[in-house]
Amino acid sequence: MVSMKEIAKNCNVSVATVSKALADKKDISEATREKIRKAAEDMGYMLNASARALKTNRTNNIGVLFVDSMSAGLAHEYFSEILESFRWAAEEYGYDITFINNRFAGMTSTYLNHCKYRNFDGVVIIVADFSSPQILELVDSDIPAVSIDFNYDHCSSVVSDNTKGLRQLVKYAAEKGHRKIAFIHGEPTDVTKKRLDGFYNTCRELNISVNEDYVIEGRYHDIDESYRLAKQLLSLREKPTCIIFPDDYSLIGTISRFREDGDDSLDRISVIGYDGIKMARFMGITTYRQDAQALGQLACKRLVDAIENPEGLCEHSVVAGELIEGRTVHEVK
Amino acid sequence: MVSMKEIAKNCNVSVATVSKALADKKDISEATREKIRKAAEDMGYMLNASARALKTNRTNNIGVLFVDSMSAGLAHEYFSEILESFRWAAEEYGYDITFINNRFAGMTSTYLNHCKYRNFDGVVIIVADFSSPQILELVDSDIPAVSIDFNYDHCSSVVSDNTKGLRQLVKYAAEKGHRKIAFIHGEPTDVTKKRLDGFYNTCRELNISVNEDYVIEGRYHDIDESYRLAKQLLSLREKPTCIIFPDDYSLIGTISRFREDGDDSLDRISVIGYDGIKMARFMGITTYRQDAQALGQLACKRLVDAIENPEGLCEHSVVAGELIEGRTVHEVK
DNA sequence: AAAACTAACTTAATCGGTTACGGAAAAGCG
DNA sequence: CGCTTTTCCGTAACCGATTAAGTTAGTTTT
Repeated sequence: MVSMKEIAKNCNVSVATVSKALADKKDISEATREKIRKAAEDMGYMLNASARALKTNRTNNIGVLFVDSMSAGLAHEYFSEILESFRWAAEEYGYDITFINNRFAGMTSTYLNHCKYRNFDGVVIIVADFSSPQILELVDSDIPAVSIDFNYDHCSSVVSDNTKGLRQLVKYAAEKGHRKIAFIHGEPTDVTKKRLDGFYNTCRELNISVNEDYVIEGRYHDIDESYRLAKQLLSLREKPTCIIFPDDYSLIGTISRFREDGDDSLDRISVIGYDGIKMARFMGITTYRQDAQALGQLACKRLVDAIENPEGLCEHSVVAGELIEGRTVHEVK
Repeated sequence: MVSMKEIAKNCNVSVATVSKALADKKDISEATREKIRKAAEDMGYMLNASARALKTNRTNNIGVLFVDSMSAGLAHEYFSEILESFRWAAEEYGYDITFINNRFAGMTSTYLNHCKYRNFDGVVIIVADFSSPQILELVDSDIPAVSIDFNYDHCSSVVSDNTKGLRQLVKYAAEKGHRKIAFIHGEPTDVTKKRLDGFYNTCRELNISVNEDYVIEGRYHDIDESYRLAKQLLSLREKPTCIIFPDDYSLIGTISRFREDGDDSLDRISVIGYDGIKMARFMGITTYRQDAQALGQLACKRLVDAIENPEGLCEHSVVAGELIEGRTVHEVK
C-alpha cells in the first residue's frame, strides 16, 4: 500500500509536506501542492484511516447498535428504514457506520468494549434490549450517543410520537362511529407505554369507556400471537367492532390466516395497523405511518451535533407520523 | 482513554510485556500475565483497533457493498436477510462489518478508495450495480472479495440457483397441467439470465412451446410494473393460465391491486412468486424460496478463506433453494 | 543595509500498539 | 561446579499519519 512516505520520496519533500498538501493546509505553495496531488493520484494513494485515527483520535466512524433478539431486526421494515436513512445521513456528514456487537475475537465481550476498541466517534442505538445493563453502560459512558424510540438521561434521543399515533387512530375510529375499540399492544416497553397513554387518554376524552378485556398484551411482529389474540377478542360475548394491532406486519399475517381458516369474522369488523409499511399501503390497510426516514435523519444530526460539541446538552425530539386512511375501518351506525 | 503505557507503569513492566500478556503470547509468566490482566480489567482498558491495524495491517473489518439504486436495498427482504446472516457469520469469525460508500469527507470518491482508506481485510458485494466500472475496479483490486449473485473472474462468488429455481417452478406448474406459462422477468442481469435459461430449458424439456408474448421484461420489486404487465398478459387473446412473477413482493402487490380494482381475473388463473419472503408464506403463495441465510453464511466463509489464504483460488458456489407449495397454482385439466 | 517579517518547508515527537531481537537470571545437565 | 537451555522480560524499530516548533530563504520595512 502506497503511503505518504513514498510520495514524499517521489516528490523530494518531507512527509509533513505531503500531509499538509493533501489536507489543504495553507503553508504549502500552490506548485508543490499540485505536484504532490498529482503524484498521489498517479500512485493510487489513499489516506490510511487507522493512522489518522491514531493521531487525531477521530475515526469518522459511527457505531450502530442494531440487535434483533427476536429475529425481527433488518426484516422489520420500520427499523431497516431508520437504519437506511441514518446511514445515508451519516455518509453525507462524512461518517461511516459499523455494526456494534458484543463478541470480541470470537469471545463474549460488551458493547462498550467493542466501541472502545473501534474508537467510534459516536453511537446510535436503533434496536436493542433497552433495559440491558450493557446498553446502560454504553449510554452512560462518555461516548456521544443517541437513542431511537427510547429515552435515557445522559444521551439525546429521537422518538416516534406513539402517543399521537394512538390518539389519531382512536379518534379516527371514533369518528367512524366505533365505541368498542380493542387494542392488542406489544410487549411492555417505552413505546408501548406511550401508545397506551394515547389510547387511554383519547378514549377518556371522547367518553369511550374502555372494556379491560379489549386491551391485551401481545407481541410486536408476531403473527401467531396476534392471530391468537384476535381470535380471543372475537370470541368475547361482546365483540369489539374495531381492533388496533401492534403493527402492520402482524395484522396482515393475521388477516391472511383468518381467510385461510375460512373465517371472515375479521373482515366483518374493522382493523387498524401500525407503522405504515409499504405492503400495508398496497393492501389498503388503515394505519399510522411512522416517519422512519425523519427519525433516522434527525438521529444522525443529533449525534453529529453531540460529537462536534460534546459539552452540549442532550435533546429529546419527538417525530410525528401520519394517519394513512385505508379501507379497513368501516362506518358503524 | 487508558492505554498499555499506563498499565505498564502500573505494573512496573514494559509496554511490550503488557502487549504480549494480553495477547496470550507464551513468553510471559503466569504471574505477571495475571497481574496485567487484572490491572487492565480494573482500569477499564481496551485494545485500540487503529493502533493494532496500523502495525499488523489487519483491521478485522469487512466492507459491505450494499447500494440500492432502486431504493430496494434494506427494504428488500432477500437482501437484508443475506446481510443479516453475513453479519452474524462475520461476527462469529471475529470480523466487524462497515458499509462501503463512495463519498469521502462529503465529496465523491470511489468504492476502492474508501476500502483503501478503511483498509478492509475483505469486501463483500451484496447489492450493487454490478456492471459499474467502480465495482469492477474494486473486485480487480488486490483486496479479497466475494460477490453474491454475480460472477466475476477475479473473486469468489456465491449465487442462488436461479436456473434450478425456474426449472422447479415450471415443472411444478406443468405437473399441475399448465402449458400456457408466462414469465414476467426482471431487468436483464446475470440473475435474470439464469432464470430465463431455467425457464426456456425446462419448457423445452417438457415440450411446452413458449409463446413469446408470454415472456416479458419487467422490473424486480416494482409493483406498478408487474401490475401493468399482468394486465397486459391478461388482455391477450390467448391468456396464459399461469404467470411467474419476478418476486413475491411485486406479486403480492399486484394481487392486492387487482382485488382493489374489483378485477378477479388474476385470482382465476395461477400465479407464482419468487424469493419466499415471510409474507408470501403467510399468504399461501407458491414460490421458490432462495436460501438467503445460506448465501450470506457461505459468502462469509469464502471471504474469510480468501482473507486468510490470499493465494487460494476463487470458488464459485451455487446455493439451492426450495419450492414452497402454496395455494396459488391450481390444477388445470 | 540591518532588522523584521513572511512563505515554504523540515524536524521530530507522538498516537497505541506489535514484534524481532537481545540479555539476564533461573533451571537443567553431566 | 561449569555449561547449555529455558524462561521471562526489556529495548527499540516500526506501522502511517498529524502537528507544534524550528529553519532557511526571500521580502518588506525603515
